[in-house]
Amino acid sequence: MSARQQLPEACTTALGDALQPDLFKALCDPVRISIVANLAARAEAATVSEIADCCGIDFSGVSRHLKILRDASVLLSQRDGRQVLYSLDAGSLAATLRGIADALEMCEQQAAG
Amino acid sequence: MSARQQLPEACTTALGDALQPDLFKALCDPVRISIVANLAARAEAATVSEIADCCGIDFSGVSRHLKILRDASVLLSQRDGRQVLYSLDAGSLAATLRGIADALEMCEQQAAG
DNA sequence: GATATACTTGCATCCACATGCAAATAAATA
DNA sequence: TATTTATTTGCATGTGGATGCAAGTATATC
Repeated sequence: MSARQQLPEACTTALGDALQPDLFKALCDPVRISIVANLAARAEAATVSEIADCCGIDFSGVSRHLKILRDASVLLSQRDGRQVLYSLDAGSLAATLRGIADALEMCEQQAAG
Repeated sequence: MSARQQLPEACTTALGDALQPDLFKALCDPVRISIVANLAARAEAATVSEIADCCGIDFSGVSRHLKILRDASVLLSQRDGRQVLYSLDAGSLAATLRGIADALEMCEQQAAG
């Protein structure tokens, strides 16, 4: 079996690793999108209550959204006394998205070549 | 009002434009993820029936998934006689993802600076 | 220790969506 | 035109997820 024949499979597995469903699930809700955009515009981390002010839903729901985003490695959290500070890991998310873009184009080239 | 003060708003709007909910909604389903990965591994477009063979669900459901992905500009479709050929617009999707990554890092820099 | 503040979690409800089956549409062929 | 093939769409069902309220947990202050 030549390396050439293995390329398609290597491609799909690379894409399969890159296309993590949890990431897209985390980003497919409009409230979570607005949370990400809001945190991206801040220089510092924000508390749950601060973030909830911009969402229009109960803060308990915001807390759940923040957990989903944190579990998907989109946000970082850190307890500070009574409050919990959430911040956007912009660099990590950007790198993940670029990794998907790279995998897509790698597949395209391998499939065509 | 200085340009410096407008930066945060410009940032959020740039991100708001980049973070299209429809794109993430389209990619948050595991069947649609597998469709994208499958099409990425092919050199040519595929019919609905061909794609359905890899999904494990009824072809009518696959047809709906393909429509969702096409509406989100992830796939291109073209009728060829009785069949409809779907193909992945890998370059476009990669560019969109890189655009989000760029907007994220631009926001981060503006918020910090 | 008691109280207040900040957040998380349990519970019930509601809505969006994925799915399968069947019918409808589009297009080629007999 | 009738029939077959390929895809789409209508309909009903089931499931997952978002939401609000209330209760529970964690931390600080009195």
